[in-house]
Amino acid sequence: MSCEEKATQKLSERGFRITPQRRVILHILMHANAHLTPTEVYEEARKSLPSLRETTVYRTLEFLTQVGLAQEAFSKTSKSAYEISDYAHHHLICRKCGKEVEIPHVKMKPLCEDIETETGFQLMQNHLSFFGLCPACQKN
Amino acid sequence: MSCEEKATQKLSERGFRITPQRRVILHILMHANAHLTPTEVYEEARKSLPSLRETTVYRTLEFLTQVGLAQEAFSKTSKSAYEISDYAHHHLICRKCGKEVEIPHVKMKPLCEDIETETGFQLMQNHLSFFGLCPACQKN
DNA sequence: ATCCTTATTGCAAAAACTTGCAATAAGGAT
DNA sequence: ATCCTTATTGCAAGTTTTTGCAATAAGGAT
Repeated sequence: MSCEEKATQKLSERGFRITPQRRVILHILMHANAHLTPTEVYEEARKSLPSLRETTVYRTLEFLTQVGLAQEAFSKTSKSAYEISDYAHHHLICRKCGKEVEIPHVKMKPLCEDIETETGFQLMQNHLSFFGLCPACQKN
Repeated sequence: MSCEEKATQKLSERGFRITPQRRVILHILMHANAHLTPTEVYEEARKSLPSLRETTVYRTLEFLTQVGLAQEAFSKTSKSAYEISDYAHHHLICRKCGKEVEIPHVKMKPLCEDIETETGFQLMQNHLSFFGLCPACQKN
């Protein structure tokens, strides 16, 4: 477990503490090839840190999201899940089969800038989920 | 209670049944000036229909969303809430003070069309929530 | 190495949400 | 008006998520 060094360093620099719980959860998110629900993270994390509680998982996922290391995504059922926030992207999800396609942030940029100038808001890099029907499911 | 006639008629035409529960919930959503959480809908609906249960509220809100009469929105804390789906719009929410600004769907249209042609997906009119900091909160 | 401050975790209980199954009641047919 | 079918609701139990408070342990200071 050393791949999450960069991440923990960032935390440390910003005055947050590094705990075994945060290490494990970061590690799991970094090695997941999909987004995980809090429960999935919990089950996985317990294997190496049995004393970990759900409460902490929920709070840690939220914390990591706040500081920008993780981001909330959504699954087919639009229940929430989390993933490492390594680069800005968004999801397009098929409501029927669950298929996911990634939408790069660059596509969204003009819209975001438009919104920012018009409203004066400063947007957070939030992860958006579009829902629809994939080409295959449209035929049925 | 008659303002929800049009809505119930739509249901009826599509083969769904009209029940007192659905009537009450539709009525509440139509007279709310903001989006409501399931619990808020429940509390309000109970006043005129004490036998109503939470379970039914959750299921009805989901049902109304499926058939397009309601839509899921998000509050400051990104917990889910619902509102009547009378016209397509999206929300921009301040993470700090909770202030909300509406984003008309027309702003999003070019992006949506771009996504549709590029991915072959057929998008659902989903309600998106952008998060950020409002002008006032940026100063603090 | 030890102490101190306080951020972070765990605990316990509550609140929010989901699920399967049996009972009820819409709404069409007789 | 009554009956029938089955969509919809309620019930009960389970799962997920949140919250306040006390205990713990990071990490800086001595």
